[in-house]
Amino acid sequence: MSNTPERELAGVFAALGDTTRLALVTRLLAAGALTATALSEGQAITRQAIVKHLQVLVTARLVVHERHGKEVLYAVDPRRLEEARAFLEAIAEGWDKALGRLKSLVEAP
Amino acid sequence: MSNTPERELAGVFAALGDTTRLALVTRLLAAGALTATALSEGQAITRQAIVKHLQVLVTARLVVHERHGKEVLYAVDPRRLEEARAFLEAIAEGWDKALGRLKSLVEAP
DNA sequence: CAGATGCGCAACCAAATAGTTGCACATAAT
DNA sequence: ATTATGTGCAACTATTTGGTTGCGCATCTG
Repeated sequence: MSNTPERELAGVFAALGDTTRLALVTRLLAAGALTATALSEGQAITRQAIVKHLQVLVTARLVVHERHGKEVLYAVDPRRLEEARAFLEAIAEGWDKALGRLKSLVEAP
Repeated sequence: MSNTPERELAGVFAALGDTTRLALVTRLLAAGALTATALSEGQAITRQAIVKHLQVLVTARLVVHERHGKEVLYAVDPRRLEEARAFLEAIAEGWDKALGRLKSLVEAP
């Protein structure tokens, strides 16, 4: 229950489980490396809030940050995303059975 | 930013973003429909805690519950899982580009 | 050098989460 | 009818989370 892979995986999902963070990840994937200030530009929330979200993503190792002169650039590390995808892929084999059970919930064991 | 699909997707990820809930989902996928009492048996936390987690999963529509006599059975609805998988699959096309940018973060724009 | 720009830290706040305990109610089983 | 089992509801607590504001420090740019 304290198995590290499970815990880490849950961490990745938790990091993705917020609309702001999900948007940040997709934006960073599309546009490449950006600074927190650039990411907060034209956004409803503060730069500080964005920074906090980015820190959450960094802690989950979904995002990498690197200082470059005056600025700090954030970029997505796709390997964690791949892990999440692989997990869903792995448990996908039980899905058809689960779908069958959905309808036959009526016939109790 | 209030786009419902994004919000719903984040809800699915958030529901998976907890070790207890992730374990519940995998257990339910493997074993089929189970009651909250059965799920809490031999577990460290209370049945009530399990019920709360199941309610979170139900709210995210990852799990379906149906009363059957005295018991209430919970089962995974794999369609939400499939949506999450499809999302990761969809943004996966940007991953190789992102991987390239990881190393070349040194050369700032 | 002086000013503008970007970042980091800290205090603070409201709301949500994860968990507990206690008890009442409904449905089976004897 | 009585007991046992499974569920539901409520109150309460501690921690986390998402967000704010304010300010100081570092780093470019004119």
